[in-house]
Amino acid sequence: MSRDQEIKKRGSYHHGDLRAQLVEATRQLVEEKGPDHFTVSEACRVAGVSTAAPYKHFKDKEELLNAVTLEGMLRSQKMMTDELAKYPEGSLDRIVALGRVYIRFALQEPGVFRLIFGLAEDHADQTDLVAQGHQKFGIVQHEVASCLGQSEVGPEEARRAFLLWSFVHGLSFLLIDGKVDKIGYPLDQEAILKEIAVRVMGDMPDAQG
Amino acid sequence: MSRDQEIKKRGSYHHGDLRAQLVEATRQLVEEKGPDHFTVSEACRVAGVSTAAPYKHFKDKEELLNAVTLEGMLRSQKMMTDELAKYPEGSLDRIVALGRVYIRFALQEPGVFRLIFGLAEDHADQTDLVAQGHQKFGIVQHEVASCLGQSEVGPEEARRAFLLWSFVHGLSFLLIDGKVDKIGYPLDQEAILKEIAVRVMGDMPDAQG
DNA sequence: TCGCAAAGTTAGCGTCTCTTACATATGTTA
DNA sequence: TAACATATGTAAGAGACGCTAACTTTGCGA
Repeated sequence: MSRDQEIKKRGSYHHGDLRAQLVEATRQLVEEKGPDHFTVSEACRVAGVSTAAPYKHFKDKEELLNAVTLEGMLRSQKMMTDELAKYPEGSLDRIVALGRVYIRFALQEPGVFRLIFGLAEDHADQTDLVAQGHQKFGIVQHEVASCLGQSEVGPEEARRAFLLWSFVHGLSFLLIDGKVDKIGYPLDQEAILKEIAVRVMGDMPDAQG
Repeated sequence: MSRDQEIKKRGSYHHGDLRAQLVEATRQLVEEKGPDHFTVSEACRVAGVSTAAPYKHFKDKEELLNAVTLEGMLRSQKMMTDELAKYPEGSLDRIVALGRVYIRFALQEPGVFRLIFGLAEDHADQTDLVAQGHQKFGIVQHEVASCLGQSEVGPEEARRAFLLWSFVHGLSFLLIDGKVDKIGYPLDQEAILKEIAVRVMGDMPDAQG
């Protein structure tokens, strides 16, 4: 019994839920081979359908990838909110937790992570993706405001949230690119996250140098 | 007179310097259409040669792209060292300058910037690219050590350099992805860079929240 | 039960990467 | 200066891929 037959609903001409299975196959392949080496044909092979089948569900390759991207964003956001629930409102631990989850997702699903950010040029006109990204950043802003004892997000809170985001975003990329090895010294991820949070949320130190 | 003839050495069967012209054509196309929409065929059209010609100079598409990547790294590094020369040794301004140039390059050549980092999986076995990346980070480490009054780079200096790198790296990506607009407030790039430098190079503030 | 819409298939077009075989220019050497 | 080796181009084509058109099967509602 081949892999095709395992996945495809046995004996039926129609497929069950091809759309979902294609998205899942795509996600797997993106992780296995990287977002830029993914082919629709191969996803078809995995799902056990002809190469024309996807086009009943997706306009083109990009739309299929965008579906994977959106699912990834939702997974990532769920991870964030789940993790947040473990810590008391307004604590610095919540900020650290957000960063930890952001990085965990990048390491768990580097392919999808790259899909979400690395190809972001293509997302500009995808309103659903843009909205999702905006919403996620809203969570960070809210946490920063809470942590600073503010009920609303003002310019100062937005700026600090953005600093945190930049930090963790860059750290994620450097981690999945394996650049961290090049530092020459071991790196304690949890300590780094804590340090970032403290440095960004704390008062400005005096300039030196 | 067609574009092909302008570029190709007029009247000659051989091409002058096809290798360099292909790299330049590739760079242009990567900027125009993004690294993932670049095709070798189109670079051939731009250079005015047959689609088989590149394979006399490059093993495959990836090797051509790697040449563009390496050139980009060298340009970026030159920008950094040039900018560094403007500020006194050991000053915080040098740290800020490094970040400014890093971001400037990302904004000037977002396609190549993505090539350098976004596809870094493929660079793992390209020793020249890896060495270049390592060297660039060495510059940052050296500056951090100078700024902290150290003559050698120890774990503390390496860690702070890495923090700075993460920050600026993330900021660059968010900028070229247009995510900055989503903050909802205007962003003073120069002020942000300065703030990052001070927060990372200064003493740790007390934790709050 | 009939007919239609949904969701598959097969066949095939155009483009892309890369290979093979061949043609042409250039420099060196006798 | 003739001839050859080498470098560098072309032409033709195999094989994969993205996508479309036209056909077929299936489930469902009138």
